[in-house]
Amino acid sequence: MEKENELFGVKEIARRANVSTATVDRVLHNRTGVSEKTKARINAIIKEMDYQPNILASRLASKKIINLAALIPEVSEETDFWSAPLSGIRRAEAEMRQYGVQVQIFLFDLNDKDSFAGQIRHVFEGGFQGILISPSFIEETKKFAAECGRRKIPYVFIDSDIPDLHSLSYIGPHLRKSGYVGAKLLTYRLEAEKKVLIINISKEIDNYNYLEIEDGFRAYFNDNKQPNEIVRIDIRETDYQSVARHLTYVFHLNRDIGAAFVTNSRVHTVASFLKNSHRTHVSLIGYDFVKENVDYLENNVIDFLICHRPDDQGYRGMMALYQKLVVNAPVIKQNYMPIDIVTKENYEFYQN
Amino acid sequence: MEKENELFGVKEIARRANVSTATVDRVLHNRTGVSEKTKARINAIIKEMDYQPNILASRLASKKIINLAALIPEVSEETDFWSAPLSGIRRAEAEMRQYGVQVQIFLFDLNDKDSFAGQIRHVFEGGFQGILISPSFIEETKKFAAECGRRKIPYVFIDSDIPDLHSLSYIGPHLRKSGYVGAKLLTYRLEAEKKVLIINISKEIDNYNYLEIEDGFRAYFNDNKQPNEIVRIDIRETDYQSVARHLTYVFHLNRDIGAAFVTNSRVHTVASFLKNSHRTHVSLIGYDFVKENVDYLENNVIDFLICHRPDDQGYRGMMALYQKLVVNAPVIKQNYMPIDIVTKENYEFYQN
DNA sequence: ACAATTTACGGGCACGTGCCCGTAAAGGTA
DNA sequence: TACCTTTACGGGCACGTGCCCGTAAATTGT
Repeated sequence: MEKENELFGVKEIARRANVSTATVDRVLHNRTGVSEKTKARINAIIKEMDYQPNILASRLASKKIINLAALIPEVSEETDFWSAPLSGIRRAEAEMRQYGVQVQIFLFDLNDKDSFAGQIRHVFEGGFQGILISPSFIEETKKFAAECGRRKIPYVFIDSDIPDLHSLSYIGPHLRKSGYVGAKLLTYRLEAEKKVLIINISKEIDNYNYLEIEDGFRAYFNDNKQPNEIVRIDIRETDYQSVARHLTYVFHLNRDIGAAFVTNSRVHTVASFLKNSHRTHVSLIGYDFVKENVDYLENNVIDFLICHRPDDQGYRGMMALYQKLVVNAPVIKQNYMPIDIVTKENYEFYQN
Repeated sequence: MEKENELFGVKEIARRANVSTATVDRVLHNRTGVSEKTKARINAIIKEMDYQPNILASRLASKKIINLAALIPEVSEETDFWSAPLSGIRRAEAEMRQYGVQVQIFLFDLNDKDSFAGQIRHVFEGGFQGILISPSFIEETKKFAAECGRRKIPYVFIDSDIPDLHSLSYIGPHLRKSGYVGAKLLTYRLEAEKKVLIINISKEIDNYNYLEIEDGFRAYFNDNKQPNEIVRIDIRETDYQSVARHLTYVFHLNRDIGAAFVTNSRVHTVASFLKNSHRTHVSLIGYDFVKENVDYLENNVIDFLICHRPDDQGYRGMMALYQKLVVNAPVIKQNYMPIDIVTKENYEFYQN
C-alpha cells in the first residue's frame, strides 16, 4: 500500500471540490439543489478521477429494493423445456438477492394467448422496474413493448426475438443460423438420392421461430447445392397419435426419406414414431436438451440435438436487467447464444 | 414489508443471546475469548435463524485484501490458446475486485520445465491465499501440491487434471470422453476401408493429456466395432517443415488414409499440410478455437473442432477460489467442461 | 489476604454511500 | 427595512459487519 492517507470515492471528490459529500451525491444522482457552477466543477473531478462507485456500499446503504419480473411459459406436460430458463432465472435471483434485488416469476400457457395477455397485465400492476419476457405471441408482445416504452421500463427478450421493438437486449439463438447448422449435420453423411423431411409440430400457426429455422435450413441446401429433395409437413396436433398418423402418410408417399429435421423440441415424438415403425435408419435431428430427447439420443434414434443453453439464457436475461438497473452499465443488445451440437457421446457433459 | 422493526443479522443474534455483537462476531469467526456456554448458546441461535452473513457488509467492513494467484502458460508464437483462459481470469478479477480480491498472474513457458518450477517458487514467495494452476508438468505439480498442503493453501487445476492430488477443484474437460467424441465425428461418414490417422505434435514426451485422449478415441472404435485401421504418429518438432516431412512420409506409406485426428490445437499445421499437398478430401478434426484453426474451418479443410470453453475455465477456476475463500461455500471438486463441437456453420456464435 | 495475570465480554468506530433534515444565503415582495 | 420563499449546501445518521480497545470478572500465584 503506497497510497496511505488518501480518501476514496465520494469523500475524495468532496474534498477536492470543497463541498460536502451530500452535494457530490446530488450530482452523482443528478438530483436538484446544486448550482450549475459547482455541478460542473464536481463533474470535472469525477471524470478526472474516473470515479467508480462502490456497489457494495451503495447497495448496502440504500434500502431500496429493486423488483424484477420474469414472464415465461409454464412447464407443460408436452415439454419441460422452460424449466431450464426458469432455473437460470432462479440462479440469477440467488446471486442478486444479497444486492437487494427481488425476482417475481409469472407463468403463462403456451397454448393460450389470453393467459399471456392476462399475465402481462399482472406484471404491469406489480410495478416492476425491469421485465424479462418470452415474446411468444407477436401482437400481444408489441402492445407490451409499447406500454413499457411509455412507462420507461426496460425489458429483455428471451429465446425468440421480435426485431424493431426497443428491447434492452435479446438473449437467444440466431434461429436462421441454427437451421443452417441443422442442415449441415443432417446432410453430412446423407446419400444424394435420399429425400429430406422437415417436420413442424405446433399448435401456433404464425410461428416466427419456425419460419426462420426452415429458412436457414433451406439456405444451407442452396449454398451447398445439396441435390436432395426436401419434403415438408405441418402437424397441428401435438399428441403422438396425430403425429404418427401424419407421418405414416408422409412416409407412405415418400419411400426414400433418408433424414428428418424437426424444428422444435417435439422431435422425441417423431423419434418414438420412427422407432415403433422400425425406421431407425432415418437420420433424425431436432431441438433442445429435454429428457425425452436425450433418451432417444442415447438409443441412437436421434442423431443430433441442437441446443441453445436455455438455462444460461434465463441467467443472462436477468443479469442484463441487473447490469442496467443496479450497475448502470451498458448492455449488449444482441446476445446470440452458441448453437450447440449434442450427441450421444457428449451429452453427459452438456450444461444448459 | 410485513416485518417492521426486526433487527437483522448479527445484531439480532446478539439481542436474542443477550450478548454484544462483538461476542457474536467472535463466535462467527471462531476466535478465542468466548466461554463454551455462551458459544453454544450463540451457535444454537445461529443455526435456528439459518443466519447468512451479508457479504456486502462483510467485505466492506474488512479492509483485508484477498490475494489470488494464477499460474498458466504464456501465449506463445505457436499458439494463443492460453489467451482465452487468461481473459476469463481477468473477467473474474474484474468481478471480484470490488469485493477486495486481487489477482496476480504468473506465466511460464510451456517448453521449459524450469520456468514452471521457477514461477511456482515466485508464487509461494508472494504469500497468496489461493492459487489457480495449469498442471503442465506432472512431477513439479506434485511438489507444488505437497507444499500447498503444508501451507494450507487451496489450489485449483485448470485444463488438465492430475488425479489423487487434493486440489480444491478441477476445471477442464473429461479428456477421455473428448477423444471419444472426436472418434464419433471422424467416423460419422467415413468409409470402412479407409484408414484413420492419429497425430500427436508435441515437444513434451510424457503427455498425460494426449494419452487420455487417444485412449478415448480408440475406445470408440472398440465400442462401435469400427472396421477402420488406425495409424498413429508422434511428431516431436512443432514447426511446419518438420510436421510436413513426417506427414509426407506417413501418407506415402498409407495411401488410403481417409481421416486424421490431431490431439491438440496444432491441427492447423496439419491443415496447412493437407491443403498444400492437395489432400483436402481427408476429414480433419482437432482441438481448440484458435484463430488459425478457425480459418481452416472456414475453408473446409478442418471439418470439426472440439473445444472446452477455455475462457470459461479461467473464469470458473478463479470463481471456485472465490467461493471457497470469500463466500466460504462448498466447491464442486470435479467440474467437467462441456465437449463442444464447432463447425464452419456455428463457429461465429461460439463463446469460449 | 492481596496483587498479578488471564479470560470474557461490551462499547464504539470504521468501511463508502444514500438520504433526511436543518440552515445560511440569495432573491422576491410589500 | 422587515418578512417570506426559494436555492444551495453541510451535518450526520444509517446500512451490517469487522475489529480495536478498554474493563469487569474470574483465575492464578504468593
